[in-house]
Amino acid sequence: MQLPMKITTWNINGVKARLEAALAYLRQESPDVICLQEIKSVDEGFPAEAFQDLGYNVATHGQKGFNGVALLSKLPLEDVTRGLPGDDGDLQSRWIEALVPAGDKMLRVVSLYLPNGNPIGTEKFSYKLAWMKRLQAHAASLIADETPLVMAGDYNVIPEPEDAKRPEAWVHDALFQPESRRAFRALLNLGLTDAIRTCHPEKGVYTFWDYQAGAFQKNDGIRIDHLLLSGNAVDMLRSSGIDKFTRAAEKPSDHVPVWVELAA
DNA sequence: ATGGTCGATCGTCGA
Repeated sequence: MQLPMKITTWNINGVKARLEAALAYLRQESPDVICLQEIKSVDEGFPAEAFQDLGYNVATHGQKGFNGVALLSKLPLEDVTRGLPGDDGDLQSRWIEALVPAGDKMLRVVSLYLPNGNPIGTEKFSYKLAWMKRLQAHAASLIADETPLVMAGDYNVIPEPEDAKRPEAWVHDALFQPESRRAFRALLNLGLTDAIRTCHPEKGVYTFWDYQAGAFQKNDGIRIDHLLLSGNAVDMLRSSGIDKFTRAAEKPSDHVPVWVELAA
């Protein structure tokens, strides 16, 4: 494996609206792998060439208008799988996984976009919980496979009160419901580690700030973008971080990039 | 504060 290897996740909220911002970020930070969410594009509309020109292999799982995930990697992307197993009738594009050969090691990387689930009490919330149940089952099988796993993305879950500037404002939101938080803890209980929590246990660490009401200026944020690592991937964890500076740029996404550095 | 902001798409939904 390259020393170190950087894996980043970023909900870019529209690849067409964010193309220049994404290219600028990749030129500056040069992650080895980047997991994108909310590309809001069909596969044919994804500007793959612009990313290939920066040296990235591209794999997408898009849909028209909403959702959509992608993996970009300077190393090859092998055995690409699209769609979260467990419901053949689920047509929403929220999951892509691949194997990345990194030197003498193999790594499994996932880009996931967990359903938002609002408003609670509707089929959207039950879809979120059902999706998380499927996620738990599939994560267990990936862990059992013993290939080091980095499961990254927009989880749309605020795990704990300290993951919000104003937790009281989220009490009636799907992102902070007890059922959502319990399902997230069930993932950790499989043996997955929240890399940002581990490396940055302090308060005030957020990855999303709403566009409305000057949330970023007030640091009124939440931490909902996570990198969950299997035990054998945690053994390689060197550092992690949140690139908050992108939120202050022109035409920002409401989410910022979150990353881990791994080394053999 | 009874709005407020974005993106995809072109009236309105999703976040």
